[in-house]
Amino acid sequence: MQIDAPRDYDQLKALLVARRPDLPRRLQQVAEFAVSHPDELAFGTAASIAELAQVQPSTLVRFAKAIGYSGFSDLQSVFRRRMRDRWPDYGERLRSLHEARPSAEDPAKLLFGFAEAATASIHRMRQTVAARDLDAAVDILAEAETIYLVGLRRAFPVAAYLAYALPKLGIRTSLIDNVAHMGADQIAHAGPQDALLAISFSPYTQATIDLAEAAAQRGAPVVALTDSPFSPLAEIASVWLEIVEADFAAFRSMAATLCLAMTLAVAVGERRAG
Amino acid sequence: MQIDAPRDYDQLKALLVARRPDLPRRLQQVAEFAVSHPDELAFGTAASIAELAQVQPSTLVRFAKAIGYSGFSDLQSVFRRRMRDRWPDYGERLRSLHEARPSAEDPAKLLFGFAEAATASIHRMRQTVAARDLDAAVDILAEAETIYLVGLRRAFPVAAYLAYALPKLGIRTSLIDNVAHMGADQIAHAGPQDALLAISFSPYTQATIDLAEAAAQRGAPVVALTDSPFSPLAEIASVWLEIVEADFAAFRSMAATLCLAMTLAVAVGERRAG
DNA sequence: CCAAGCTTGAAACATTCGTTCCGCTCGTGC
DNA sequence: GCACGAGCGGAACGAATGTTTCAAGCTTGG
Repeated sequence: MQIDAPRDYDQLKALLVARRPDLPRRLQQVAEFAVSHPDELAFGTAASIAELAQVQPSTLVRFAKAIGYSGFSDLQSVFRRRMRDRWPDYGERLRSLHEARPSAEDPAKLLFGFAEAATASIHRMRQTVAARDLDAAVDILAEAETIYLVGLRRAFPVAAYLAYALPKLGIRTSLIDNVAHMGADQIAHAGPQDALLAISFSPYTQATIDLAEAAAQRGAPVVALTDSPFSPLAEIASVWLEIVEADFAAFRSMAATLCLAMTLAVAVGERRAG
Repeated sequence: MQIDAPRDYDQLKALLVARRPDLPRRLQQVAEFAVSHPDELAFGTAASIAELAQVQPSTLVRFAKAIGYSGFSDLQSVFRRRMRDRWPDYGERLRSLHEARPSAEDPAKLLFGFAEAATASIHRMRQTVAARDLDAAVDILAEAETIYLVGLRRAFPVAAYLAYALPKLGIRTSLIDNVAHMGADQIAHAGPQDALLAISFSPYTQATIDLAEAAAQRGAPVVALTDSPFSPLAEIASVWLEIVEADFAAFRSMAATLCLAMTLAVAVGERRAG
């Protein structure tokens, strides 16, 4: 029996799903509960876990011994270690990101840094984007005949992505890519029945602001994705959503902005369909 | 005293650093230990924590009461809640993502889903991208005179981003955007002294593959970002990196791919400088 | 149909935990 | 220099925990 009893959660989980069919009924019940509620196993007491899993506390001890541990506490330590080994929270991670020397010669470390920056950005976005503003933005875009997309320089990939995704959802879209410096002409037909989605981050590209202003003066409602209440786009826009991306090695993440862009696309598509 | 006692960890942490100077010596000691070892506070018993912090268990109770809690257990619940509120692990999140009905009418839920997909993608990438392949890719790109970028349809935003970032690092870059269907001409001058970075995911865009093949036949080394060993790009490429993005609501994340693109850009820039 | 063996539930047990209380120590002000 | 009070450590208490035990229930093989 001593040969079993892994100290690592993933191994334990594999062992559980492998041996569950051979176990008695109540012990199967515990195994199921353990893999689907590992957090409870880590925090709860034997009594509380037993109640949630609808077994007796003694069954937990039997279960632990059946799979090779010395007792329930021994088993629980594996679940606790799993929580301990989880990543530190986002405040700490952001801090360590800025303290880290971004000159890492090892590309793998760079990858790690960018991954951290992206994850942190997404996490922050989820807490700062207000559901009401998001709803308002979707309202405007869902009623538009044509959605004009403006995003230049760093913001261009986001606009380009939307120009790919929106038509797939049956939404008439026009990407203002300013090719051959024809942005003003590309947007000339936008009117109150349309909408403009403008994307720009500090340092704001003047051309984006000019195009957004032109559209607004023609009566087209403007939805803006930008990074500050003081952004020139925020003044122009009917609705604006704040996205602050974390940076690493002097390059800002784009993960949160893209998430938001995808959300807008799908939400608009569904609101039109529904 | 009852007015204090925040239930939220961040508030508690702020309270601790604010009130620490006014506290007695041993209580300061506990406060320091608490903010620097919050995991221990969550999991440990009063005895084990006391030993690590080099105080008596009774001091912990005094400490908890001094800052407004009913006792040590009450204080500890805040630290435990902090761990509980951390995100569940990625396996669970991916599963729940697929089980979730993506028809959520609430845009906030869509945003949540896309955020999950992006985070999971990034996490998976970090485990699957091999440091050796990454190094090899950087080697090839760092030696190139000009880096040609090919990415169409869904992959175009990534190529467009690199066309923005690489020149900022002093790297000669040429974006093959296939404007006016002139992709073949845009790439005509690529040779062994250059390199091609090709990006394509299932369903693979034929034009991307054709362009990559043309460049390879001209002797240009090809680095590919793609999603499977069976991708046609993998055959053509000198080095290829595997990126599997999670999808949500029928749309795939791009977060991991962009992280990798940023990494390549900065790593190439540094290898050239160093 | 019966008996052996395993599974299960509940209670009793020992241990460990958090808490409280008491007395000593140190610093401060009269 | 003395008295007072806060701070602190250690022991004792009661509560809650994990564990063990035991008998009843069930399944299985003869």
